[in-house]
Amino acid sequence: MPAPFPQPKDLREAAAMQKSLAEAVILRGNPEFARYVAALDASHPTRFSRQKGPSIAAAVLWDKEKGEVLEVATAQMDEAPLFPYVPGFLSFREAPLYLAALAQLSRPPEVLLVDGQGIAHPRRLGIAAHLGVHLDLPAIGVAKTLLFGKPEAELPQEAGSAVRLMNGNVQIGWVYRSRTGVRPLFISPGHRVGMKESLAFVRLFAGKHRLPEPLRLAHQEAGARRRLAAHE
DNA sequence: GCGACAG
DNA sequence: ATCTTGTCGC
Repeated sequence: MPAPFPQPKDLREAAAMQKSLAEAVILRGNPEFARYVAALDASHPTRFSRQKGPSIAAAVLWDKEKGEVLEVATAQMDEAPLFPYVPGFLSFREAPLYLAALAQLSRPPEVLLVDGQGIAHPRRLGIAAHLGVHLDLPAIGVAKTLLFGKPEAELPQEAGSAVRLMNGNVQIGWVYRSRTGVRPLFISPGHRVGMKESLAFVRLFAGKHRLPEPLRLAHQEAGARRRLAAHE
């Protein structure tokens, strides 16, 4: 059976766990030739809506050679017992859902694309880094907004452009314009992937939409499944 | 004390 | 994260 995902009793312990696990992160490696990619995203009910249903995670298994979806798995949990959403501690809330979704896949992925930060995090352990270390898998964080760090320069408008995301004089990720005229994505290595390689990998998915296609599908699937579950 | 704050 | 249709623009 899969290894349990340790839960902290409070934020102090959570931060200590993050600092410890961050030391295990490996910032080198290139998943360029990996074939099986799993994209992870989650959808939650909120107090601002009447949707009192469960939280849902979706794992999209993507065949990078064929450029198509192989499989879509989902997992659900009641939102109430989940760790609360606190910026900087997202993994304690969503990783258990992701692990449950990944367990549904008929084959293990070779690399993870996670909706959230890799090491671009106050304690260098965003959800992609946390999951990568936990599963000992290459992982890359793809976030839609900034959590931590400062862009080194203004990001050009052209599709494909990128500038370094810095913590002082240390690079922690990239600000990346996947398409012209869209808001940037914040890319950072999670585990067993180099800094340059993390950006190169995400660039392989450049296309019609702001998000890499596997992540876009995971986002759609999680949202659709949650609204269905809430409807019954 | 003041802002910032993944999903 | 969620609530949400049409509408403007490439």
